[in-house]
Amino acid sequence: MRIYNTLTRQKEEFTPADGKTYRIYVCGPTVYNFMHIGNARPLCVFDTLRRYLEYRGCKVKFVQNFTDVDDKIIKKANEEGASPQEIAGRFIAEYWTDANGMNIREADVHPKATEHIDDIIELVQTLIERDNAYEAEGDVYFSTKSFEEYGKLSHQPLEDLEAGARIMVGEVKREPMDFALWKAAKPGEPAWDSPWGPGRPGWHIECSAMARRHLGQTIDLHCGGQDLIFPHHENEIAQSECCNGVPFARFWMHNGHINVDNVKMSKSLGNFFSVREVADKYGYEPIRYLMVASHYRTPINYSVDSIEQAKASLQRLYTCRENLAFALSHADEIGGGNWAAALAAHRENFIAAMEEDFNTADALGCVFELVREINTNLQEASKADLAAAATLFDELTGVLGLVYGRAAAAPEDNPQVRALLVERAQARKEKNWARSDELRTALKALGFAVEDTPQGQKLTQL
RNA sequence: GGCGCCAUAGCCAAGUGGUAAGGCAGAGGUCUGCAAAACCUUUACCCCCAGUUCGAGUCUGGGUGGCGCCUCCA
Repeated sequence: MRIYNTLTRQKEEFTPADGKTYRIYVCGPTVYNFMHIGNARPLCVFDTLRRYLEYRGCKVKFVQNFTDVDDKIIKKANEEGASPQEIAGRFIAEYWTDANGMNIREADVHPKATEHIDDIIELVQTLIERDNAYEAEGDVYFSTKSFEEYGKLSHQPLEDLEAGARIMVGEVKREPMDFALWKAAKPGEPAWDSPWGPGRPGWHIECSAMARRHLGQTIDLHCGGQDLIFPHHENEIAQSECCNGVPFARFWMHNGHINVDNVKMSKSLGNFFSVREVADKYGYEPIRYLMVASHYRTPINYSVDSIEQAKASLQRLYTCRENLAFALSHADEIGGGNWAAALAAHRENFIAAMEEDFNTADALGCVFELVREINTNLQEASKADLAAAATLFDELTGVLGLVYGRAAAAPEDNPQVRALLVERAQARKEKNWARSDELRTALKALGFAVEDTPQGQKLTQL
């Protein structure tokens, strides 16, 4: 497939360096609070990328970290009178609730910063030995001037970046753009022993250390939100390449932001919606739908309207799948398979869309074209054709990670429901419409919608 | 100031120079005892002005409006 590489600003053919396994690192959350739907975008986008690569038969090693030591975690811990570890542990658990809700698969590895302190110290030490970093009063800073290529990801020369930079009061770094690799511990902060005294890692160095530990010195793809391009990813490149002497990541993908009223959603602006609050109201799946329904690099303007539309659109997919299952259970064995070619065309369209810079929006359109194809031919199709259609439907929606939110209930197992259905069938046979409608109301009270089809009554959980 | 991005129907959203995908909402119709679902029909001077081209939503230049990064941020 071709993807837009932030490093080269071009679409390039995306292949793994070793020809076998795609080694992918995604910047994960700093666990100090519930995630908002802006945080959810890279989760959904890159989970879908991984699903697609695997769908195409590729091997993927997928790593996503947790930043579990950080200023914000410490601050939150102090506010709540808890330890930073307690805060991190709590919000990692909350992360999983939301991630599972959005059908995000577990990565192959979820490394935590606090479990890689030795790796981090080793990396910092190497950088000092190579004159890429220096110690100052217990802090260690990376010297941006020591890396000629600094700025190559954000395509900004160092001088231009420096123009806007400023040194905060109390900082002891030499140049404005130098950044902390190691921070000396202040009283009451979590700290680890190091050659420079007790302290904790800077944010950027964690990812360099964890990526190297789990994926090697050169990874195939590094991804995250566009706001990480500078300084986070730029700094990762500087650290890793100075330390390892080889390119850090071959490809960089960055997802666009979620906006509210056209302005970037962020915790500092306070204009955010948490995944939890949206899910409580609309369910998790519409959130994922929203992420997949736009191209990953374009901004999404979040609104109540957009999430409601997502939910309504999803309903069309559910209905199609349920009608397919119903038709399948009532179809007879006879009939030949002459639907295969038409179905295969939908699969090809879907793949073509995904191959071109991971166009999930276009691919979703292909799924809806398949839906129409299915709906149109549902009544006449043979059992074999219906089965093939169901397989394709599950295949394509599965790649997008959609149509998971509705549990396959077995209402016929409920004796009360079954009795009502039997009675209603009899009433309908006698054309006793009043009784039929009464029973439909009774079923509705139990949480089921009943529809009448040429094949008989069709039950749907509400 | 530096580096970028965006502008397509009432709403959301694709679109690799060659008759404008798809979804939501709306209107009309078919089917149905009713309902639901489905299907059919219907809805776009592609922000403006020039230019290149046989042909431009798509390329170039200039506007207008909106946004992002350069400070923690997905």
